[in-house]
Amino acid sequence: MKNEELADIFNEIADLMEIQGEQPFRIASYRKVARILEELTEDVETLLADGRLAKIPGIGKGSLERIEEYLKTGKISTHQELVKKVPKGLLKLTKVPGLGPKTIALLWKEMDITDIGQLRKAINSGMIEKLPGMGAKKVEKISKGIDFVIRSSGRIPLGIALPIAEELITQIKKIAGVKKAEIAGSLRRRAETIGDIDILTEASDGQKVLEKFTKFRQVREVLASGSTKASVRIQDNIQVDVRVIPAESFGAAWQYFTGSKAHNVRLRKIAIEKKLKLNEYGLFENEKQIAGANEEEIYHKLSLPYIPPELREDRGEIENADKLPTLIDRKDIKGDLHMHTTASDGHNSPEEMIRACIERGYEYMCITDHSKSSAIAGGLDETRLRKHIAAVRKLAEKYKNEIAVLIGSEVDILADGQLDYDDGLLAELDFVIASVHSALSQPADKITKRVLKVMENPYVRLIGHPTGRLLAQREASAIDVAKIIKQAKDTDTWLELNSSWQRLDLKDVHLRLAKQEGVKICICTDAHSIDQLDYIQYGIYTARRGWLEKEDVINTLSRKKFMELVKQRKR
DNA sequence: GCCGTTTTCGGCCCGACTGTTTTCAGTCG
Repeated sequence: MKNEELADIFNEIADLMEIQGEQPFRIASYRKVARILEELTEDVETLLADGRLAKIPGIGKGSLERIEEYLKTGKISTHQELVKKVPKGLLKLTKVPGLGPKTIALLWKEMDITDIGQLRKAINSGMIEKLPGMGAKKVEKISKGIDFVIRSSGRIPLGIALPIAEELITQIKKIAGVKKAEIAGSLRRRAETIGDIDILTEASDGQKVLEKFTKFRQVREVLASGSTKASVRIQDNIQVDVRVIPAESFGAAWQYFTGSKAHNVRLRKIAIEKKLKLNEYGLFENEKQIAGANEEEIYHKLSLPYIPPELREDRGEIENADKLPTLIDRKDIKGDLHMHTTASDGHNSPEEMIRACIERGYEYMCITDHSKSSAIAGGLDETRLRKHIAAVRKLAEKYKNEIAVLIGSEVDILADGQLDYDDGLLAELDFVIASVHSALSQPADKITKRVLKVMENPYVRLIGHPTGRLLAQREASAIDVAKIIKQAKDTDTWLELNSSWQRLDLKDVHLRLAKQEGVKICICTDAHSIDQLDYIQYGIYTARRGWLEKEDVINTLSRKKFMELVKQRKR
C-alpha cells in the first residue's frame, strides 16, 4: 500500500510550502489530504481505481491528480519542484520546537543556514542574534529545541504516558487549593501514541499550584511557568503542560484542550452557523457566555449529543452524531483468550493466571502458549503440548465453578503458510489462535495469502495481532488488512485486538472497518504475566476509538453463550 | 487547495503567550 508514502509526501509538500511562505489555506489543504491518506483503511490505489477516492471530502481535483501521478510515476512534480527550491535539511528544522517556518526561511535567506548543524554553529558564534526579531531569549529557546530534537525519540506510547499522567494527577490533587485535575489532549482521547501530557486544573490560587507543580520530583526542566500555565519536561523528554482554568470555563477548556484539532474546527464551524462563538472560555452568544462550565452543555447547545473523547477525531462523529455507537466498556469484557504461562515464555504458572483471571471477575479464559517454531519463546512441541493440555484440563476441573478454563495455543503461521501443528493436534485444543511471528517483511501479496490460507482451517478461531506492528519499534507488515477482514467474514474467523500497548493491533481504523463488515473482534491481552492482564484497558480504549460496541466483541458474551459458540465448528 | 442552492469567487477556526517591539509577528495548541 502506498498510503503512508503518499501521506508523507503530502506533509512534506506542506512543510516546504510553509517555508516558501505560501498561502496558509493551500498548505492546510495538503495537510488535510495527508491526514486522510494516513487514515485510509484500504489501498489508495483501489480507492482511486473505483472512484471512491474522489468522493472523500477534502480530496479535490488537484490532490487526485497528484495522487494519480505518484501511483503512475512514483513522483509528484509539485513536490519535486519544491525540493529543488528548498534545501532538504530545512525539513528537519521544522521539527525543532520554537522554530517555525518564518524563522526557518529567515535563517536560510539571511544566513544560508540549511541544517541543524549549521544552525548550532550560528548560535554558538552569536551571529543569529543580529537578525531582525531575534533576541537572546529566542535564541536560547531555539538552542534548547535543537537539544530536544536530537535527544527525542518521538511520540510516547499510551501505555507509558497514561500511568505517568495518572500519578501526576494524584500528586496535583494533593496540592492545597486544587479542586479538580483532569487529563486532556490526545492522552484523554486515548490515542495510541501521544506528543505530550496535558493536564487541566481548577484551583483557588493558580500561580501557587503551578509553582508547586514545577517543583515535583519528576520535573527535570521548567520550560515556562506563569499564572495560568506551566510547562515542564520530565523523564524521557516527556513534556507536561498544566493549565489552571476558572470553574465557569472548565468544560470549555477541557473540550478545547482535548481536541482533536480537526474535531474542534468542526465544532467552531457549527457555532458560527448558529451565530455563536466557541473558544476555550465558553460558548458565546454575542458577548454572553451560554455554556462553558461543563462539556455536555457545550455539545448540547451546538445541537450535538455528548461525544466521547475517543471519537473526537473528525472521523464522522459530527455527521453521525444522531447515531453514535454505545461504546464498549471494560466491564463488558467477560474473558481473556490470549495469554502465556511458564509453559512457554510467560512469567506465571497456569494456576496463577487462572486465579488472576478469577480475581478480575472473568467468566472464562484461555491459556495459549506458543507453538514449537517459536523456539526463542519456548514454544511447545507435540509431546510437551499434550502434557500441557492434560495439566490445564486438570486445573479447569478444579476451578470450573469459578471460571471456565480453556486450553488453546497461539500457533505460528509459518513462512510458507502452513500451521505449526497438524489438524489432529489442533482438534485436541479448545481454541486456536494463529499468528505471524516470522518473515514479517514478506511482500504484501505473500504475507496476505499466507494468512488468508490459515483462516480457511476449521480449527483456527482467531488471528492474533494481525499486522505484527510494535509501536515505535517495528512497522506493521505489508499485510492487506481489508482482504483479511473480508476473509474473516467469509470464514467466520475472529480478529484480535491485541491489547498490549506495544501492539494495539488491529488499530482503531481497522477495527472500524471490521465492524462495518460485520466481523467479530476479540479483545485479548497476550499477557505474559499476571500484571499484564490489566493491559485489557488499552484494548478497550482502542476499541472505543474504533467505534466498537459490546455486540462487536466476541468476549463480551456470557460464559454460557461463549462456550456454546466455541464448541461448535466454524461455519 | 477545497468547497458551494445564500457563493464557481471568496471565503476558509480561534486565542494565548512570548519576545520583540513601541503596535505586532511568530509559534503553539
